[in-house]
Amino acid sequence: MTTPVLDLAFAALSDPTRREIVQRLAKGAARVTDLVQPFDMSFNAVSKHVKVLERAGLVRRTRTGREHHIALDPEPIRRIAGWASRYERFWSDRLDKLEVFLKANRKRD
Amino acid sequence: MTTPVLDLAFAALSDPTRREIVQRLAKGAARVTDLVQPFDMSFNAVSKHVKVLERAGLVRRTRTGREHHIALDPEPIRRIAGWASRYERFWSDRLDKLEVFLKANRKRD
DNA sequence: CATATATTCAACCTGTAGGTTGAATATAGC
DNA sequence: GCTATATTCAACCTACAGGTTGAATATATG
Repeated sequence: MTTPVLDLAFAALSDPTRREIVQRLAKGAARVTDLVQPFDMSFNAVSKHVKVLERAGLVRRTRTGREHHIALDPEPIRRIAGWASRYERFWSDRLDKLEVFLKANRKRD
Repeated sequence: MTTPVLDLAFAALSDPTRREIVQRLAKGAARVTDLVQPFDMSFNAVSKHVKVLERAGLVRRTRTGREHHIALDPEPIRRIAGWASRYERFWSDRLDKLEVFLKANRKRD
């Protein structure tokens, strides 16, 4: 029941619509209404997506009157990058790839 | 219906069990049976998790007899890191954070 | 050959994800 | 004050996720 940061962040970003929203917000904050435009989907659907992003901490909301301004909070993305960087050592490191492969087959010798 | 690389990779990694499996595989390939050990869950459940990782391209399977050797393929993680790095500019860059915040409020002036 | 081991496949269950529609709520503007 | 705008809330639907159990399948081993 912990559903920690990475769980929520990864899950939120697994949806292409939400990644597109994040990308859009990188260019500056926007109202929910502004975010709807590029999508072939109801306002409510986008509103829900924003809520998911908010729950994951990827987005901050500030209310001014009836308008909600949605701003990117890149911290969870940073966490993801941190998590991923543990595997940098493996990326296209052909020696390491070979090693992993050999280790798999060595067991049978 | 495209369900491209990032969709599947992010979704696969949103589950803590699967991230743990990935971490385990970073130390070397393993059979499905070997992967079950740390988890309080049926063999079949773990087998399913492995299948999800495989479908996401995070894992490669080589059959030798009745044993399946599961090896990490870090390429999708690299893709995620690449995606995340677009936002490096924002990470704890307080000037940028301020800018985003101001842009949100400027609209109302 | 008979049995133990490694694995998937298939059916099932419960919960949640992503979408819809139809209110309800609150603020803005004439 | 009335109407338009920005937004959430609530109910609903369908599909899929993550787990279970019980076969089925294929390879090792005495």
